[in-house]
Amino acid sequence: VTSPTPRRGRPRSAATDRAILDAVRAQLVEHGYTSLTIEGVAAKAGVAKTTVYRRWTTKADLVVDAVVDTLAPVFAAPEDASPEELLRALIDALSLPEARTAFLAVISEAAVDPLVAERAEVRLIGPSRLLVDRCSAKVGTTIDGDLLFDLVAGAVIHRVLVRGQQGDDAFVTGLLDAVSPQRHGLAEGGVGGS
Amino acid sequence: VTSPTPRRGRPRSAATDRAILDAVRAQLVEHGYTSLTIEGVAAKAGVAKTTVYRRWTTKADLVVDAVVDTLAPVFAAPEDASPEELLRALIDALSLPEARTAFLAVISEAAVDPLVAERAEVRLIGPSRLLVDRCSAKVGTTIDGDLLFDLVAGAVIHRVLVRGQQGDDAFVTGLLDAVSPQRHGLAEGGVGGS
Amino acid sequence: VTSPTPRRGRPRSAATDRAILDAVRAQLVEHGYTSLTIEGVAAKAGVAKTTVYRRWTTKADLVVDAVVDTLAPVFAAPEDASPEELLRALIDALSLPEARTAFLAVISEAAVDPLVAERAEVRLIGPSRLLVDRCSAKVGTTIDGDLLFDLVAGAVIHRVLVRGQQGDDAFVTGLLDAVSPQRHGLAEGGVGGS
Amino acid sequence: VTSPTPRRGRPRSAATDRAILDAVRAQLVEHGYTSLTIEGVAAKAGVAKTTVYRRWTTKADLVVDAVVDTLAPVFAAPEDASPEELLRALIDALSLPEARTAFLAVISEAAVDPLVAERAEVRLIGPSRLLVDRCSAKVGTTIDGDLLFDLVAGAVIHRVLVRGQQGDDAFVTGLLDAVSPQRHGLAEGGVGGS
DNA sequence: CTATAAGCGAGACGGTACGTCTGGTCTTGTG
DNA sequence: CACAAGACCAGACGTACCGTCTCGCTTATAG
Repeated sequence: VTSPTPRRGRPRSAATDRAILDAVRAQLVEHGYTSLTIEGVAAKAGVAKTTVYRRWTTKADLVVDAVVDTLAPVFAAPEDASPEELLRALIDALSLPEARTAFLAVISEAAVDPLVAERAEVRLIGPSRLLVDRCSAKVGTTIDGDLLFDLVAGAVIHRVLVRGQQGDDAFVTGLLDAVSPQRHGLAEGGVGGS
Repeated sequence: VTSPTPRRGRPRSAATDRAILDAVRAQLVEHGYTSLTIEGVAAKAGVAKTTVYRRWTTKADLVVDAVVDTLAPVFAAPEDASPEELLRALIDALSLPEARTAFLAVISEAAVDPLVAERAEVRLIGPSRLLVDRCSAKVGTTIDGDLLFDLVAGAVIHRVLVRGQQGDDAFVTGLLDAVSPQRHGLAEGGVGGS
Repeated sequence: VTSPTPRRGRPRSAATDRAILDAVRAQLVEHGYTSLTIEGVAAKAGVAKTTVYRRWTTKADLVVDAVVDTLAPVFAAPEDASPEELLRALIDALSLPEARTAFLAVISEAAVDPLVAERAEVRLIGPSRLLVDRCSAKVGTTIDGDLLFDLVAGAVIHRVLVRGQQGDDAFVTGLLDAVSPQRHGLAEGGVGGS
Repeated sequence: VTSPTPRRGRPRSAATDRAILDAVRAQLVEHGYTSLTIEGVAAKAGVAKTTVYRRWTTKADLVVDAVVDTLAPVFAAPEDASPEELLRALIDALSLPEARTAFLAVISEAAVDPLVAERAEVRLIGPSRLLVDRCSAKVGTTIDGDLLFDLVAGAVIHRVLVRGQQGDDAFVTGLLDAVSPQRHGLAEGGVGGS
């Protein structure tokens, strides 16, 4: 299918796109969200400020895209992944150094700017929910979906982002165990699950 | 106990302190953390910039204090509070409009600035943990303390701050139920009784 | 005479030339030299920036051409014109609204940029000098040519451009009278006028 | 007399004023009016941009002040100066290298911006007129004051600024001679011309 | 009729400067 | 000393133009 708009003028460079997003991630890791500067990003990317502003209107927009760019493949867990694998994917995504500051900062902005809120919802919260939903389907928990999302994603965020601790295997197992229906009944009554 | 150093010269005005912190909260609600400006705070408080800088060195510091200032009484749940009440206290604390942006933004900063991290740990994370610990003691859960903290605080943060949803009674009940040892035992054995 | 090189490819549009120069004059009158932008000219002329740059390398160049374009016919006084008519031609040329800012600005630039100086000399100063010389030949003044040029052109420029006043008939008569040899002799000896 | 307003806050530094105006003059000579940059001036003066903007709102304003600053002493010819000395003062004032671009550029701007026009009138045109008037009073010319102003100031401007030529003694003598009442009386008396 | 060459509009691009806003610091005076 | 006021250096903001560069398309002449 051909592009509906023949697009006049010189086309935008894909290489430039990449350079900018890379620079954003570097600056995020190095300086954090607050101290991240469009000027600095442009400089690091070897690009004019205008070129950045031509593509993104807001620092938040830019950061969301930069983070999603690396998160996306991590979110894309294989079809037949086990609950452990799915949870691990989520943890790995949020454990990326650039995600650390970025994620919380963006959410913080979202509390005040509805445009950021929408973008965050679509590109960050949504995919996370998908992962958790796939996970819960496999586990077969009795807990309500919404609450489950808060429990699982919340635990991960709290552990990894808020407390800055590692989400190791023990954490994964414990978390899954905590939301599994067979949790104690099983262990005590020996009935056994699936 | 009197201050060991009688501190010569004109004493700092307590009214000024209050005016500044009030201004910070107002700006937080109105503009969010990123757009909050010391300059703006000073103006709104009817105070010189110097006066603000004399007391707080960092925007993060200032915000933490402003938020803790309103959070503290909420955190101080009565000795004999029930788990529900304790959880509600935590939710209410984080549901304050000024806490919305502030909390996440500060944590985001903490990821990059160790001084902020420490202050956040002492004044925000710590008290939260206390609440959750008191809560778990009453519930008598079998879940490991660390994980429990992530589960409970995480769920609340995710629900209230990340998703911006209400933490109503159903949520409180569901959450407590999810981490209670009797959860399924109950359902299976029919013994029940909270 | 045809161009020696028949120049292949699509020829430049004369209409485009006109549109650009018209736009330049309009912008000059409206915004002055300093605030005139190539971007704005191109926009007003409904032309791509490239098209302007293909013809003129410098803002000064462009402006000189635009002004000369309207000045030329005014400079071209008939062979047998009287001194009054010649002077009037000069005044009329410089009184054109677009000449107001342009002339002085270009001269100001010339003080610093030799290329502009040359162009100004050839296309602005030179023709003026011609007019004044023709004028003095008819009047038969005894004043040195160089000084006369400064006196006459200077007076016109000062009156019209610097002070922004009208160069009316009284001014023309007075000026001619001041540089005429018979000036006072006349008045005293009663010999008679022009 | 003490300042009526006790002026609170830190007072402006006079040294900074001087540094800025010096920088302006340097930039004028080096780059001309058009290429003069507030950013560049601030840099050369070793001063923050804000500090410049706090004192002058417009590039034209700044340049007028910078030029007047050096012109003023030149304009202040002694009470008992001869016409030659007065004229020389005017020529010297306009011959200052920084005056070259600045004067014409400011007048060019004045054609479009009334605020600049007023400032130019008060601080540049006015003082010049004074000089010429004092001159004509001594010479006792019969030429109308307005025309005389155009003739004398115009000739100087044309010679020095427009044509960029030196205003030497011969020029001064010739100019004075041309506007003196005795000019041709002499010539008629049989003495002969220059 | 096709090839070649330039003109042309559109818009991306690296830059520079704009004029403004804040961050922190400092220097005044007054209380 | 605290405090208000405001100057000051520093530097990022988002915008406007600069002059250059691709694009795709049009319009001419040359073979």
